[in-house]
Amino acid sequence: MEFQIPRFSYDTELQLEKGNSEYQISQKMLNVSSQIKSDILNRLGEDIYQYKAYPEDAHFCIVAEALVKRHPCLKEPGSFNGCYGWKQRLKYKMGNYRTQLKLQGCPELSVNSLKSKATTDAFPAKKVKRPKRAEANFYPSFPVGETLESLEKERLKLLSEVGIRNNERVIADKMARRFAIRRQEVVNQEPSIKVFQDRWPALFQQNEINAEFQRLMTVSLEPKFMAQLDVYTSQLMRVVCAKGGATHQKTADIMAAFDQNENIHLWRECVLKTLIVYLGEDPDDLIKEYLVSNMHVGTSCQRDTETFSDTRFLCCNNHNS
DNA sequence: ACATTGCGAGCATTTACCAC
DNA sequence: GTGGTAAATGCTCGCAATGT
Repeated sequence: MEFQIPRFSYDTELQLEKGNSEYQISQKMLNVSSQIKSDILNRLGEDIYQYKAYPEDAHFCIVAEALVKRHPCLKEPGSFNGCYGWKQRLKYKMGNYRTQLKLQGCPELSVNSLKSKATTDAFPAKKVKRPKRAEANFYPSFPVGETLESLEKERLKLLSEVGIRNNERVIADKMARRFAIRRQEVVNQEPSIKVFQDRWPALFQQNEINAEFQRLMTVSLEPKFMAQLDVYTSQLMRVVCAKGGATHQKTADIMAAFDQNENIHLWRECVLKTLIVYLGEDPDDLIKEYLVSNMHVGTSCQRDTETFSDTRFLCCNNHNS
């Protein structure tokens, strides 16, 4: 992975260009004025923030390495990799930049200020709220013109929309508009699924689970999951089959039931079930299986035209996460 | 405006211990 | 010896305050 170094201000670029050509001739490092340093750190800090508010050490390394690669005159001959100093500066810069943004009311940062934390959690490194892996829209701001009160009012209205027939479109629109308040609720209060289900029943419909995942991760949940499952099927089966004892017998039974079938849905179900058995869990706890006679019409992977089962993932109601 | 420090949380790794 | 778990340890992290 390589970080794209942005263009700096005109005068910085001029000096860097000059420094680079001198470096090529004499390997001489550019004497970096505080103005240039400031410009470089500012631009890089902003660009890093586009990816992450809380980058890891390795991320700073990647950026620092890209910087000295792009501008060799910034190389630090004293350090083991030529850019350790830049990595440290970027770390400081990012910390100070977060403070700055927080003071300007950036929600995803002010949520971690000591004042915003509960008194029992008022320590800098305690319960820092930051995106989990691949969460792109972890703590969005409210839509322009909306407040906590207005969105809460809308949430209550949404409750009455859920029971109405053929109302998916309306619900989808409203759920999308209330994404920010829902996220803040999840992050701030960490509610149990039961509580959250009571407050946001529409979210637990299949299409809304997919939509929410798309909003949060910018990835299509089901297609992506199924595609990856297909990619790893043979490897997974090898691992599962290698296990002995009672698990072997159970997984062999599941395999036998589907062995003759070419329906891709059944295959996927089979793989997931054997995997769950392999991990020592009960497949019935996660997967509900049912026969449907008229589903997936027109999907490319349908092979069996009579009856086929589909595997649906259901959120367990009584688990906290 | 950048750099440093202090503090305690929390994660990962190592070590110690126990039951089988 | 193996597998599992608990305790100990070392290290990194982030905010806030402070230094330069």
